[in-house]
Amino acid sequence: MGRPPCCDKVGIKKGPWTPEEDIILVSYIQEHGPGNWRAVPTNTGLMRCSKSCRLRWTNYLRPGIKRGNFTPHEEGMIIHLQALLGNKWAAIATYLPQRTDNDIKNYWNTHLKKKLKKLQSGSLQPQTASDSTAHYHQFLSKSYGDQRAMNENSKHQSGHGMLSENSSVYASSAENISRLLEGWMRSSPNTANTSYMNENRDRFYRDFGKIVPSELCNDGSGSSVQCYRPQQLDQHDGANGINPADHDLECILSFDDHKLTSMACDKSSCDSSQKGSESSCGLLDHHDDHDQHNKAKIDNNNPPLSFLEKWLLDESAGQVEGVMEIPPIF
DNA sequence: AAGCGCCTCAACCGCGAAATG
DNA sequence: GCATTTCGCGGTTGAGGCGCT
Repeated sequence: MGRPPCCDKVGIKKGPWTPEEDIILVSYIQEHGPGNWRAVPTNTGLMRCSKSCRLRWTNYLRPGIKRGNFTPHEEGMIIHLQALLGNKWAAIATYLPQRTDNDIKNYWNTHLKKKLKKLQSGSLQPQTASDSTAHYHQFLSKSYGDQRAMNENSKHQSGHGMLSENSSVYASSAENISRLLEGWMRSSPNTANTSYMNENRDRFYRDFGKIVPSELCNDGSGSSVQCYRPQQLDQHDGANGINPADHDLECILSFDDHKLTSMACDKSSCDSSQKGSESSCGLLDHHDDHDQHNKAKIDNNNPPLSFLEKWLLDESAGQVEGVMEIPPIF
């Protein structure tokens, strides 16, 4: 290869992104759509390399990203998929569309690997490092066995619950940004003097203002798409008499084929939109069109659920009872 | 209160793949 | 078919937060 790193240029800024930079980037992407990252720094005046811009968008600013604790179900999915696919974080992330590959990778490295290791060291049976399937079987049994306890815990963790009564923990990134922007605009109204930002700030606010958190959610029918919608959640829970803490479990259990496929499609279509022509991200386009578009995509382009998907869905539906069998195909 | 060490996660780096001319 | 450019992925790093002593 031998291609020089894109960030070696003089004057390229590194390190944490500032709110100002975030605004500029989001405004630009809102207008032009993700993609052509090469042009982003030039057109926005950001002193960042294209790669940094893309990363910031995909890992943090992209709408629909769920942040915060991983649910037991997500853990299970990750462990499953990691055992099946290896460290193909991007592939794994397509099954958890609200999570970025970076998040999943981090979570694996910082939490799950340790848990599995702990489990391995605690195991009476000597097992090789490659014998991960046995470990994740054990782990999953343990995880799902602990799930109720975890849900129970989440009741008591104000601010750390997993879509429980304090679901704002899972505020969408758009929500994060709007909130962040509000604070920033209040505190430093004159700092945003970048020409591009000045041009686009109004538009940004106008369009972002449209994106109330609930609109980033799907239909709210116990969805696996968990985002910031406290009112809806309250109503929903209240109406059905569901314990808020159990709502998480409810959400997990309500995984269905269409949703997972759609979710995977959502992400891939979002990603594919980076190639240019069509922008199908919720932030950038009309949600209904987006849904229909995805549906059409599913109908027309996607093969039926892959074996892996079906298997995972079966697992989620059945909530993993004890030891799970890995399909021999893998 | 200060110092220390551990943990987390946003961001960076380098490489390969895909796209383009 | 080849060279170059751009994108995306996976591994790694390091700043900052947090808990413990």
